[in-house]
Amino acid sequence: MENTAENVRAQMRKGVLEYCILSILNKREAYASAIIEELKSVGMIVVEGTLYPLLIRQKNQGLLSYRWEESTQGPPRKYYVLSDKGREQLAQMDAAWQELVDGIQTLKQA
Amino acid sequence: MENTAENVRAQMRKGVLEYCILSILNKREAYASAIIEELKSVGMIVVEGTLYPLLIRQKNQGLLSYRWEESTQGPPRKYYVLSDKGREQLAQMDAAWQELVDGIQTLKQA
DNA sequence: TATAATACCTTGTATCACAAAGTACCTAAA
DNA sequence: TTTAGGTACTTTGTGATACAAGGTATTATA
Repeated sequence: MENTAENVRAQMRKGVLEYCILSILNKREAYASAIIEELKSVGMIVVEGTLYPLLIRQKNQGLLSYRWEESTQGPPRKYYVLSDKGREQLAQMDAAWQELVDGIQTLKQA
Repeated sequence: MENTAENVRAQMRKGVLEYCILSILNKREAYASAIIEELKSVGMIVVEGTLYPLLIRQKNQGLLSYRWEESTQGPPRKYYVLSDKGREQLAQMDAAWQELVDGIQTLKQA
């Protein structure tokens, strides 16, 4: 599982979702349902069965950690937090995303 | 195999490549190797084994047609041409792409 | 003590893209 | 004329992403 700039760009084609998760958690810690709500609010439909495995994957890669927190309205929540490694990954993905956007814009001109 | 605006956006998450192919063929007809070269020129590495099945898929969906053309430098080439249906699909994908770009920008603010 | 709501998790499936290998055509050199 | 090399198109097997659907567990309320 490499992590070159080229690999990041390859990952970008699939897995825009992974980029979105890191971007959300870069602003504030959050639990799964809140993440889904925020994604929906910008037009990205995501379901639980997609998000949970993704969060677990990112946690196993050391990009995230989590802590349990009691809720006043139901069962405890798993709040995810971006790690230093996650912030590095996010920086790489920011660059890759910008390159993709620029690349497509270039394609459409000419 | 539906084709709602929502479905287009879902497709966008994977399959940015499909969007790129239609965008290239919207400018001019082209054969596979030329398409690969143009994609490489904007930083998107694509290999034959990815592109050929994709072109066949799009042709089977009626988005493209092709014609054979003799080459002075080797075997004949399959030149792909965007169909009316392909142009419609491209217009939908243009909108979906813009929404995705806007959505991510919104995510990163706030 | 049921019931509903919230939250987390798992399994099976379809699709995308890649790696690797194969087929076919054309040209030029031996 | 046969061989080698380049160009172009195709197929097969694999890994990863996301979805659909269903399941488990906790909490509050009727």
